[in-house]
Amino acid sequence: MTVFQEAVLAVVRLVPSGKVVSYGQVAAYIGTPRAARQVGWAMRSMEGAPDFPWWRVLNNAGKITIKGNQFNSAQLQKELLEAEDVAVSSTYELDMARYRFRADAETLQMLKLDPAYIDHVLSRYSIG
DNA sequence: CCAATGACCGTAA
DNA sequence: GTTACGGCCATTG
Repeated sequence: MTVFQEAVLAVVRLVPSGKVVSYGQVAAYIGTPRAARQVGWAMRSMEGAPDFPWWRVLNNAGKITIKGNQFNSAQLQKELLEAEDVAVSSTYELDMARYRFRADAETLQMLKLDPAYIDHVLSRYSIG
């Protein structure tokens, strides 16, 4: 378990039931806003981690783009989201404006991020 | 050290 | 709405 993986784990665990985040968003909350792909990599390597709601993470367009393996699949992710009252279409898409999780300033400060950077992140994933 | 890979993102036309 | 392209950065061979 690397530092990066633990950071991903910590952020994903902040997402409450019924809410979702994008890979880029998770990367931004970690402090490496351009490392969206690594988030996907990290999750793939943590398929069995406890208390790890991996299904609440999808791409910025609100689409499930998981490749799928013996443990996880797009179909399973869809079912897990629907179990939390998140509407997912047959094409594995959902309304990000409605379901996106937004960390508040306090949460971001808890992650030990630079104040100026937090400002930037908040403006990027703010309401509206 | 260098090259390749990838559950992605943002911009541009 | 679409496709194309460059960039991103951790990990692996």
